[in-house]
Amino acid sequence: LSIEHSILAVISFTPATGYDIKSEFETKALSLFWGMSYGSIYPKLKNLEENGYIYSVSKEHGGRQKKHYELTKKGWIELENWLSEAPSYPSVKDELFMKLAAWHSEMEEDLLVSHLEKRKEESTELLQYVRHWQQNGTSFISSIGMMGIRYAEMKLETEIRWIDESVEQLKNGALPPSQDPLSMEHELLKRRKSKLNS
Amino acid sequence: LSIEHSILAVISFTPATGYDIKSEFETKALSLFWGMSYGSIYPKLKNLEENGYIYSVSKEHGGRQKKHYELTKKGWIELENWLSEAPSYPSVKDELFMKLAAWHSEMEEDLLVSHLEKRKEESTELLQYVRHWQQNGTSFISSIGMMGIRYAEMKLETEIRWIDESVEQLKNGALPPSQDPLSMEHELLKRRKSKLNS
DNA sequence: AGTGCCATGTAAGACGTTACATGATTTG
DNA sequence: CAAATCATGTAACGTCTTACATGGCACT
Repeated sequence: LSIEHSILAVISFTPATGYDIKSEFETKALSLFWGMSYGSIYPKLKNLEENGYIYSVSKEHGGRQKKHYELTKKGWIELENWLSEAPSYPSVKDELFMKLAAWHSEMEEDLLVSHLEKRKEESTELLQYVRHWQQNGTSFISSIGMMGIRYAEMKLETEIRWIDESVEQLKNGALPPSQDPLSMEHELLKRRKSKLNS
Repeated sequence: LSIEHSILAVISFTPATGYDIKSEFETKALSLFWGMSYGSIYPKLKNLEENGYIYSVSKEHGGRQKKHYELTKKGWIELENWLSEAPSYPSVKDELFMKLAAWHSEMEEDLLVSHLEKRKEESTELLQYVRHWQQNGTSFISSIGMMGIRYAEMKLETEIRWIDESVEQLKNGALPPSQDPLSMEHELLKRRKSKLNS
């Protein structure tokens, strides 16, 4: 039910159309913590309206129709109940770390370095964006929201620091020690070799 | 296709049953970066076998059947191709930050503090777990894998630090300044009030 | 003898994305 | 007047989770 609540949250800032909501999750602050596509948004809006959480005000803007949605009393109450509930712990799904875990010594280390450097570039860009728009003077960010931005900033800084450390270790061959009491890496390489040579 | 690749990765460590794979994603290192349920695993295993990436060796263990899966040559090649590709940027979905973004001044700040403190507890527990099992002497973690663990550790430490800072700010009423050039929070509270009083 | 873990699998359904279809308005 | 953007929506598809169904083994 969380997607619905995120929609209610966006509408609470100001009445919005489906298009507005999408762009909020695409280019604005919220893109850092959530994503959403039209295929989700429009059906959910319909549904939320049918259940009385929101209502639509069609505005004729030129000859074209626009549906601005706004929260009903029921919608406000639902939103605030949701805000009051303890948030569930986020599940992270990051391919980079799956790949790190599965890496083995017959793989080219340079390749891994390039993965890390690409990630660094992406995170650096995001970090600049976060910093910029934290003080662009136009976006609405509440005091509490600013705390969230600050967290995004710290997280990105940490990631970049970690990448720098890791790349250096890789380049110097100064990797951290492995933990491998059963010599699994050795076995892995043996199994691999026997399959690849067949 | 990423889930399939994660399964191949787990099997690469050592031949495993569906049950083993599940537990790897539930209680082991990988739980930090990925999740998976039986409803995904068994059908995927069947599929991967049909497509020649893995094969099964049924072992009679007592009277009970067990299917250990192992990578084929095709499977090893597919796994290593996947490792060679640049990982996609992770999409984070964190309810806590959606809630932070949607918080407003008529909501109880104490409630928010309790959300933050709960998050801190959960992350502290995870951190202890990560540290413990980084040196438990039994789990297999390669040198490169250790780098991933180190990242998880740093991320959790950062989060905890951020929570401490934020809770202090909330308790001292020393919140960061908001950015609200259009007085949206004022409008929001007005719209809210008019709905709640109706 | 009972609890809990090991072990395999299926079915129904929620959930979400991609791609498609359509058309008006604004901007260069 | 072309291209980009604003704007709404659907259909098909893939993905994943929950709940169910089943049963052996190990330990206490």
